[in-house]
Amino acid sequence: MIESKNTVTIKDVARELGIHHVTVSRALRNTGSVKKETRDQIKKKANELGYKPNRLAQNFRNKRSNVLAVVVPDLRPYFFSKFVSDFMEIAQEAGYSVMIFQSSEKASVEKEIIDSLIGYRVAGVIASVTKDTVQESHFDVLKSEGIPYVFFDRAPEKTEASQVLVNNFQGAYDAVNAMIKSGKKEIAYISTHYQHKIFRDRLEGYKEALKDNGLTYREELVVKGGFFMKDGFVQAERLMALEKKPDGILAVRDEIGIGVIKYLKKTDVSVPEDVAVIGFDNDPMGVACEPELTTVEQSIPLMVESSFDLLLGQIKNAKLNFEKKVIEPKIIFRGSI
Amino acid sequence: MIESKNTVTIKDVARELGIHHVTVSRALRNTGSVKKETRDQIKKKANELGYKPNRLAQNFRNKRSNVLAVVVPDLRPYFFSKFVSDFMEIAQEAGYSVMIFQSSEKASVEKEIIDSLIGYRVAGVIASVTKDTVQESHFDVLKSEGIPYVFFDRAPEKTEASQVLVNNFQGAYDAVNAMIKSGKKEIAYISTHYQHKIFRDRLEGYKEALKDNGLTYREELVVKGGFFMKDGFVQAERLMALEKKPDGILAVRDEIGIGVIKYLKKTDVSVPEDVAVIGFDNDPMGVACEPELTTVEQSIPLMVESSFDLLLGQIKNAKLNFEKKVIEPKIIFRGSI
DNA sequence: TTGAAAGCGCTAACAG
DNA sequence: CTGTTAGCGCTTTCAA
Repeated sequence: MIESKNTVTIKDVARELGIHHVTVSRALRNTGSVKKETRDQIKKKANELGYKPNRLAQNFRNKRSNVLAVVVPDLRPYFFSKFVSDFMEIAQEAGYSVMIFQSSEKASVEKEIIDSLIGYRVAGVIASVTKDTVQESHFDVLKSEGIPYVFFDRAPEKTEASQVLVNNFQGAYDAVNAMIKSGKKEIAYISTHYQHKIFRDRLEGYKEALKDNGLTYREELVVKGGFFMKDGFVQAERLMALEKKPDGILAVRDEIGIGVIKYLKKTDVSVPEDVAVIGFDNDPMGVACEPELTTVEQSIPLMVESSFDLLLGQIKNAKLNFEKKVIEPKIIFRGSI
Repeated sequence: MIESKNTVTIKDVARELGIHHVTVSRALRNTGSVKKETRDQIKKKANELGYKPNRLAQNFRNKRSNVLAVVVPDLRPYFFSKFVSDFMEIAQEAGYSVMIFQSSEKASVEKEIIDSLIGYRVAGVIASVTKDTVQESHFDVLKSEGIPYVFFDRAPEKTEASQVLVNNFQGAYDAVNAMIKSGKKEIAYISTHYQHKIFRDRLEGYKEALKDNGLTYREELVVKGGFFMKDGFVQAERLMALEKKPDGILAVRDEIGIGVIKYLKKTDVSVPEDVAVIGFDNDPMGVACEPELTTVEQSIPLMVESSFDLLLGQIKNAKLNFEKKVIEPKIIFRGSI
């Protein structure tokens, strides 16, 4: 094991100045009362010696670290990498460090992560759960340790924790509605095989929009499977093989939507004239394809801000109260409808 | 501040069993000698009481945490989010936690991050530096604290630290060569405005390939600016306004390359017949566009593995020795050439 | 305003 | 194999 070398502690600073280390501690943290003169002197000397507070000792002593943990199913999809990136930025500004964990969509891994968080006495947790996290039970340990947590985007079905969600029902409803208004009558829906509520909500929105427009729901137009572009490709193939083909397709992810467009173009179906396509997420990838993909956007900056505020409120107020914030999605019209 | 509630410590476990807490410590860590019977008893009881080791105390006592820090300029580009995601996975498996930091391409932020890392006594650091980090000096504090670090993809120009780099010269060389072999004669090069060596190396590779094929280097074919799709779009516009237009374009990032393709298609220039395009990074976005973008891939799994191995070697061996690993890139041929 | 004392939870070193 | 002692660097509490 490597040993630290030049480690300067408050005692070193104190010794140099011929004062007590407690005074140094006070001065450096701007707490208690220290004569201005002494304080300045201490800060100068600390700087001079290259003193860096030992966070390990501080956190240990304070029984709590200044680390915020972010738990996501997967860091690679645009939605999560953008969320984490933005979240980190404001957390860093507020003086927190951020630890990131990936559950890889496995509830068991998620549980392990949460358990390990206890050990780190993190200040708070922001989580988006795995596709099949229904129970909140493995988050209970956090509650019993008094560690606040907030869910974003994907929350357990039954939870009393604070959460920042998107109105997925509305997003799908609006998207389908937009296609119908532009003259489409046979709208299909492509989902992932994931069971999470956000996808079920979108399905409900889809159904409701059909109903409100006097269109009948046809089961064969609802397909699911996969998460990526290639999956959109195969699902589109399936849909276009139907006797009564769709003239509009709503995909629960932009990547899937892009796969759909790729299939349609390959088979000389024109988008959006013959078939309109809408996705979810406002992934920049959507503007790479041709035509550019119309998408349901869930404002990430807004989600980041809301979840950070909720979390910080709980950390500061020391109460783990329930608060639910719903973000309204917005359709970004591009070329595919 | 919220206070922890049910915190179970080794002393609690010891008290319950009527033994000394040091024995509990030994048993739980499988060190020293403890009678098997006692050990089993301890583990059972610890589990029963829901004991979770206080990492804060452990790390403090050990003067070192089991946290690996990853510092990247920006988490959003595919290259970095994929690297971090993969890195995290193998680090977690090896029992390390990962803290991620973004320098936002600012050397000053990078310096702050490094300084704060000292406080956390992280076990090691993996970094890809900002576009204008030339000096390694702000990493010196790590060295003096005995914290090993490894650079990946982007390293300071002069460094004695271990690093995992891509042979960018070769990547550009091969890409240009491929275009020439397919009959192109006026190859342009679009770079970012970033000054980092990796981009200069690519430029050198570009020039060398021209030379080796007996083509003359024309300064007007080398343009730079921006980092994103829209930048590729405007640079392409600039290039196609030249008297003597290019018939092949190498972009230093896939996103830029996609912007180029979008411009060309918009102006009815066919790709790859009239103009071939190649990018860098193997960003999945490249398959969203039409035609799909040919790209220079730098194997991320290989880079992750190499840098993790280098870092772990240093952590384990307690020597901060210099080692440089170069990853050879590979061209992935798709439709744009 | 400053100092002295005590202890957070854990582990290394030594003793038994 | 198990217990005792001591201390990591810091901060809170109490006393001067």
